[in-house]
Amino acid sequence: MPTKRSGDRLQAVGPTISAGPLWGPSKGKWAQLLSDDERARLAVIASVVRFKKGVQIYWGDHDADAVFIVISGVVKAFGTASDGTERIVAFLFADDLFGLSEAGKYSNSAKAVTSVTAYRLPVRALESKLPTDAAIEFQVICKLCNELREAQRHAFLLGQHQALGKAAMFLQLLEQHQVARGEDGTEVYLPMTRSDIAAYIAISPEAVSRSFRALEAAGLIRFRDKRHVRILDRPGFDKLIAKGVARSPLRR
Amino acid sequence: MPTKRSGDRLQAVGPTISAGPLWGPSKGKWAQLLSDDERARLAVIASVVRFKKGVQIYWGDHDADAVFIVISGVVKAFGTASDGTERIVAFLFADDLFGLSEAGKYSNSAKAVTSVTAYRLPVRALESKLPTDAAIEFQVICKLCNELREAQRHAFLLGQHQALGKAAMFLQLLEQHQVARGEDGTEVYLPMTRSDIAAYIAISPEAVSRSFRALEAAGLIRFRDKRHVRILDRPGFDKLIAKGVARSPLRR
DNA sequence: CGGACGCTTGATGCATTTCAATCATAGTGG
DNA sequence: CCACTATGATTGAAATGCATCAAGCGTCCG
Repeated sequence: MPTKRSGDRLQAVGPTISAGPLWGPSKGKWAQLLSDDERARLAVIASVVRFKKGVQIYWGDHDADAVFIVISGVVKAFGTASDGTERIVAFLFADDLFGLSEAGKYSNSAKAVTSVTAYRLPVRALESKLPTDAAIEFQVICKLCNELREAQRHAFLLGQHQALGKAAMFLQLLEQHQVARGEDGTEVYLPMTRSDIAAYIAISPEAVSRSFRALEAAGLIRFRDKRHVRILDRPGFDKLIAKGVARSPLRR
Repeated sequence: MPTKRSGDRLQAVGPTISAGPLWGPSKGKWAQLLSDDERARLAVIASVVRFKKGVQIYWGDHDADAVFIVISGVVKAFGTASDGTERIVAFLFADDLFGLSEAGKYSNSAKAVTSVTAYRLPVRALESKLPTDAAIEFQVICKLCNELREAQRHAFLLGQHQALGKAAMFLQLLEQHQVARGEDGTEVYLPMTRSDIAAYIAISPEAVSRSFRALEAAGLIRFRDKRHVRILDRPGFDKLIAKGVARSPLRR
């Protein structure tokens, strides 16, 4: 099944993953890691799947029979607390890898935040192909390092105690993510709901609302609509994050 | 320089890394991933380094010229908040990999929590050797997946709002870590200070003290000394974590 | 047009941070 | 070997920011 992305990437057939360089100097943007040839080799075992918004893609602790690579849309990986609450451990965007398993079982659950298109790579095929392809393996290592750093940044955000600081850092995170992929840097796009944001930064949805409003009232940001923010006062914004990172809400 | 671990592993020369299986069934314990042959190949470019307790191993944003593999001791990877506070994103134990870089710079800082022995692998050597060795690469992928899951578990812990629940989950995490490596399962060992624990689970050191004390008062755990805990009431302990995972401290 | 869902806003209680002081521990030098 | 000191650990008391509950509002989709 010949799969093509719409628009600017018609010639790119087969999975793509992207990440910042591990060792070389950064050119600001992330690079596409796989060559046409490597993509083609992966395309042999990949199929394209679609998920409607809100649909669950896999369940934690269930048999992990495939790994996924996002083509378009946004996915959330989450664990479920005992009271049924979702706790989001990662958002996955285009060219991101997800569906990690442990001992053959998915280690978390995943849902489509928006409509999602993705490549599906059966584990059985990977098991045999991957260990023989050093070139692709190396790119996977780069990608995993990237996701590991992302997870650590998330943990760092969660260390923050002020709701305001968490919200601001979240916007910063999303913005960096978007400029790294060469998207429009003037405005930050929020594909997920306030509740998803809350579940990611570990505060209540109400606190998310209030924090965004407070940032807007302070003249630091400006919402064009519920899903698009612009950072108006960059120095003030950065300073707030710096100050907010302290554990103490107010130093007397 | 022929390096040998003391005691039970005299024959193991060269770096070792370990992780749970990705796809196969788990045997409970983690397996050592590298074969003798692969270890030997890595040993060619590796050197052994020692760090005294408390010494900083590398600084975030500085040139990343080497990756490390812990032989013995405990390392903490941390980011520094603007007020100088350390926020710990990971503890690294024997056979763990650390020193990840982004664009040639370390993405966090690292200090020795205890006295540490480690292999040092220069990036320059890895750059050329790694992409040509599919077997080792595959094991590195396994290890990275493992550390990624660990980071996600950490994020999940940080989502918890009750200090008591965080403390309990932290003990659980350490315990799982220790049984996975085949160490004594009857007692949990805490190699790090209370302040380090606080910086990892993002509460104040005082709250760590109070939480441990509360768990002890409830008869769930028992400290032999400041560094050794035994979990007395397993069902009660697990139930507390399950209940504590709810956002609300008490459901009315 | 209706209904569900997401978002916002307002008030109250409470857990945790913070500050401060004491206690324990380990490491050091006399 | 023991006093001494720096550091970590503990305990107590007060202040504050967030979770929670509740209700109103906007919006998207059926």
